Amino acid sequence: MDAKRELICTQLKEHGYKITSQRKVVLDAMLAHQDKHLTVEELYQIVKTEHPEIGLATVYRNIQLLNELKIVEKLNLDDGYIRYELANEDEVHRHHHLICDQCGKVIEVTEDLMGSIEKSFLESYGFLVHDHQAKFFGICKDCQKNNE
Amino acid sequence: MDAKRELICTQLKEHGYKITSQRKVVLDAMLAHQDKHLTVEELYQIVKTEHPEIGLATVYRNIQLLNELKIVEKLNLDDGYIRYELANEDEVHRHHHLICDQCGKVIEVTEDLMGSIEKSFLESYGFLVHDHQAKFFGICKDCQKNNE
DNA sequence: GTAAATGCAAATCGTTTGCACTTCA
DNA sequence: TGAAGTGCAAACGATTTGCATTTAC
Repeated sequence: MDAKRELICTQLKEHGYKITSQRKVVLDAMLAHQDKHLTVEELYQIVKTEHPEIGLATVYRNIQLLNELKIVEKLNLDDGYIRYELANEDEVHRHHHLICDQCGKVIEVTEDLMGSIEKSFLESYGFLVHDHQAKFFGICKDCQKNNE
Repeated sequence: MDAKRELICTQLKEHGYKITSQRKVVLDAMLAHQDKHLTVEELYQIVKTEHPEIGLATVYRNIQLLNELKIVEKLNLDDGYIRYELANEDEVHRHHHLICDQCGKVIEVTEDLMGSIEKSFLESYGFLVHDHQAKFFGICKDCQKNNE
């Protein structure tokens, strides 16, 4: 986790960006909530506890910067908010999300199961896939149980 | 196409909605642009040629109604607009989109290739998938050619 | 006749931007 | 020191809403 932090700071410096205290706090909040899909407002609330004078615009600017450098990824759950989550450098492609229609829970799927599909797109359409984003809607295990 | 129109009107009536001229014009515009992914603003421009006094709010209200009845589907290309396209009643699941990073072209993929993936989610996570949405980013055939 | 739908304008709300001030390098 | 970054408030822009009027059934 700390190594990751250092790595990202190096990455920022290499691109000519300064390491400000605000930038560090935003990054730390993302590192501390790896499993979450934070809206900017949520991120702002978290960050404010550590750095109360930070402005919302700064949070926006920094999360967008981290997104441009592919350190975080955008996620759209169609609820009117853009969400962000820490990118996993082990993954070439971003992972999938299983979204429960009943309780709204979001389950991460880290395996990339799209390989054969993407290969077929190259064959059928000549389209070379670089990345994908997939959401699966349905009912999670717990809700199935609760429904009997 | 006309049969489809009648079918949808019946569907609306069954749910207790009135068939207003504005509603018909919005529906007709969607039927006439089955292959497109229209923003509400685009839809408004189309609809105004036929029905100049229509209000933007009415277009919003009607496209949302059609979406609730699963007659049209939302599509998010992450460009700040919500887009809509006519649902295909033959498909259980919505189709996929191949989005070219270079020219922005959007290719429809109507085959559902996710069956085995969704089955594996049930096995691994106990998650029962009802629907999915997938976007694949990459380079289309034409752009590959142009790049040599 | 009456509940639903419309049109318009105002409100909402997530996000962006301009600018004077501050800070990292 | 000076360019990059910040904070604030104002601006923006897509979408929603309140309300008086109109319309489908």
